[in-house]
Amino acid sequence: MKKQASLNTTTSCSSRITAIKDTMEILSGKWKFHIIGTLLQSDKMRFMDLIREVDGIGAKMLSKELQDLEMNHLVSRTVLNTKPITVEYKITDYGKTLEPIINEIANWGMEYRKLIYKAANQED
Amino acid sequence: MKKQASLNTTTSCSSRITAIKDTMEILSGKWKFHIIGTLLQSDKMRFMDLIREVDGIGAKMLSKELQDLEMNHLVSRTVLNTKPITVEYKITDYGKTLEPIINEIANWGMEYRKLIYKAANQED
DNA sequence: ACCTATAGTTTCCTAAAGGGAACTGGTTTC
DNA sequence: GAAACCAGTTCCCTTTAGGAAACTATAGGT
Repeated sequence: MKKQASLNTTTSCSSRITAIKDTMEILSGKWKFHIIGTLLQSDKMRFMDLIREVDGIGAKMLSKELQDLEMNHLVSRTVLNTKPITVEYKITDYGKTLEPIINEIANWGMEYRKLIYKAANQED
Repeated sequence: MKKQASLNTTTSCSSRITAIKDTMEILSGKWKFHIIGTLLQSDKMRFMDLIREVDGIGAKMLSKELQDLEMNHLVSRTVLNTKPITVEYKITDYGKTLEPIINEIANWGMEYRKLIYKAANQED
């Protein structure tokens, strides 16, 4: 008789797995956290501001990532009727609910650095 | 005069950005969360158990992801001296510190589903 | 006239991620 | 002796992600 999966087949489990997949897909790619993190700090930003703040990103990537975020209602996009056209990007209230996740991830990463540093020193 | 970045250039900010990059690199790929989540539930698992529990993963990917996780001290690997060789994978204490992150991500994803569902019903 | 700025899009390319299938090599079971 | 189970590895292939450079069109500055 073949062995079968048992742990991850309960409904509570598979909905958890789906939830994680959903979240990670929404936040997928090299730049999403970076962009959201930047918008969380500053409330309003224009396209060119983001190009300058998000270190290393190019116009194509920024444009694409912002479209993704807008589609998922995490970021709002407002075209202003100014002389050279300007566009305002803001994080939505919904987008702000990501802050706890981002904080957890940032904190974990900082603890990680500390541990690596400690381990490296103990080896000497 | 050229405009310059200002927000993300403070030291506290750039170390936060680095921390997020670190964490996401350690947890990168399609399967890491899935594997860690499974190991968090069950403490000890063998290679073939994981193949069965982590839905859709192949031997090559599982092997590679487990090596990554072991390198980062999130998972331990113990070869048992049994007749057909068996290997025991366990999450480390350090790996368990990821639980809050995973919980946040899972919870956010479940709230997301609820909102999408609500929005879809209101449109009718 | 020419440079800069605005917000992108388009084209073309490379690098990285992911996956299927076969294979290793040992052991146990039928 | 053939088949199956364990824990992988190797080879080859496809798909996706990411990025650089050029280009759209409009307007203000020097």
